Amino acid sequence: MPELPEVETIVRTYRPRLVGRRFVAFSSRWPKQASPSVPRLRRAIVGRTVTRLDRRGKYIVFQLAPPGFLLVHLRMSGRFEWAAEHNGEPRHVRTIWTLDNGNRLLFCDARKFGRIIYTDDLSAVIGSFGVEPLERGFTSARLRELLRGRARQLKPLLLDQSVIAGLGNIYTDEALFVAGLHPLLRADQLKPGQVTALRQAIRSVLREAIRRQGTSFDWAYLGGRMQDHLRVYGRTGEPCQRCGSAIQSLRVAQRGTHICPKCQPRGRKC
DNA sequence: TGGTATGTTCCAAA
DNA sequence: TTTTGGAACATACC
Repeated sequence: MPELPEVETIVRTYRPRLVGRRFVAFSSRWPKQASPSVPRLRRAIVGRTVTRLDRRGKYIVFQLAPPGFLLVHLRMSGRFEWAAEHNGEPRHVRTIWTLDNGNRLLFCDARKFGRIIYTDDLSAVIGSFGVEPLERGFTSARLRELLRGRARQLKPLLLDQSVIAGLGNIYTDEALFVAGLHPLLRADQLKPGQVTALRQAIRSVLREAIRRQGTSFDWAYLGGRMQDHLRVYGRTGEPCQRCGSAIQSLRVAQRGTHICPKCQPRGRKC
């Protein structure tokens, strides 16, 4: 589920019900997800109060008082749920936080790839992250700097969290389509106008996805409506909304990739 | 049955 | 040093 728009949606949804609450218990059914160990994480957070809930890249960041940070990364299939007294338990519950008002926050994760981290030093975990694409600092000049001297293929560069924090496979494909750029272009060969178009495309695609509360993806994430508005991702063989050509799929950096072959030429131009 | 999957990380090789 | 490809993590779905 989780790219920047989905994580942002989750943070906005859960913030009012978590900020101001104190953790009174923590338990895990899949200890490998917790770092450091489950007992150390429990000692670190129980008795502490959530003062802020924020997003950095694809991480959900709980700021605690006394000072400390609880970070959750959903990876492929993680999601939050509230425990309900009736209705039985959701599937794939891996971790449970009990709050001082009696509510229980569940971390469900079918594939067990998600990560839960306690740290005193936030920068130790996310210090190497790149620019937040929706913040002021993400200017065309900044993007030009990030691409300069990089012989790398454009798509894997955009997926690299140390370059730009928060883009994943869906929105990278969408942004490249909107910008009219082929995913295999060499990053340092974009012309200034193309860099500007790419920066604009990334921001508009992410903003639209947040407005639609993210992309629902079968059993892993529900609630968003962006899946009905994707331009290329998952639309192999369907007509391009701009030119009518059939959307093609290819592999780039071991990731499924979707393009309009006419609107995203490999050569120059478009 | 086999191929695919919204993510990250480690390793080897070019 | 930079970049790329492959495997691993573990499970569900079609």
